[in-house]
Amino acid sequence: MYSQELLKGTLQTIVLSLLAENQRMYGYEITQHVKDKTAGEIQLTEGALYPTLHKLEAEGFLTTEKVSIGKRVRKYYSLTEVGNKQANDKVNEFRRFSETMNDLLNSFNPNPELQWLS
Amino acid sequence: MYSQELLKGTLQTIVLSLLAENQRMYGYEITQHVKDKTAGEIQLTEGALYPTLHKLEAEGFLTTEKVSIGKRVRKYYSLTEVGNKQANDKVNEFRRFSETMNDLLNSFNPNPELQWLS
DNA sequence: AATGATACATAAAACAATTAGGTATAAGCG
DNA sequence: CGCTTATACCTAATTGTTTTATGTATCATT
Repeated sequence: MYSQELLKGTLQTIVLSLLAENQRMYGYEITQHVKDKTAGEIQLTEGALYPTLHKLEAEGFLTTEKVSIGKRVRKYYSLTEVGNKQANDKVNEFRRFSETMNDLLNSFNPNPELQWLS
Repeated sequence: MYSQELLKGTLQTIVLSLLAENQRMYGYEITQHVKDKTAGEIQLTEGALYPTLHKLEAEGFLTTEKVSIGKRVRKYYSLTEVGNKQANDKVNEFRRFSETMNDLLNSFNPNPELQWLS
């Protein structure tokens, strides 16, 4: 697990990119997906996730549909057209950002695993 | 300029890594250094920087010395031994984090610039 | 019957960063 | 000389996100 502070500001990006990949997901599924794909290194808390989903919906990036599973109601989220564009923008921005940061940090103690590049 | 939200949680890492690289820097110098090295893409605000420097000092990661430049007083910050270790830890953590994030985001719309890798 | 997993949600508190302000010296320019 | 920009420090109020804590309820397993 990373110190959670690094995660700040990346939650929307994560959610949008997963939805771009999977078309339709529900909240709990998103948390599990992230946990699995990152070997538990990133764990979304529900207290952060649900408000974010609601916000993205209110902003027009997501739409919802409720599906009954037995007596439970699952709430599926999908990207709108604008949301799809937003997903692209956010993912690209993160990539650019992480490159910039890594350049900045590489001046000091270059990553041993990248030594062979130079 | 990136949307500032991505910067959240990285400020300490940036400050610590620059000090590991330069031995001795003052606040204003740090802001300029970051701005120059990132072509203006990352700009630290003073309202965020100074409290962070004070906090890192209070936590024992930094020491200060005041130097008079004419009538002005510059406050130089240096890493303590613990601070040096912390710099390493923080930088490594960021690197691991950005790798994890990029893996997570790469499932969707893999970065065209990395296509040749696969 | 109890526990853990699934599945949604909100509200109070904590925390970091932005915004906006304050002080002061030094340098450059018309 | 006066104005503006750059240098250089700082803090306080507000904003915004996340954590922590809590609540509800179904379903599966032991």
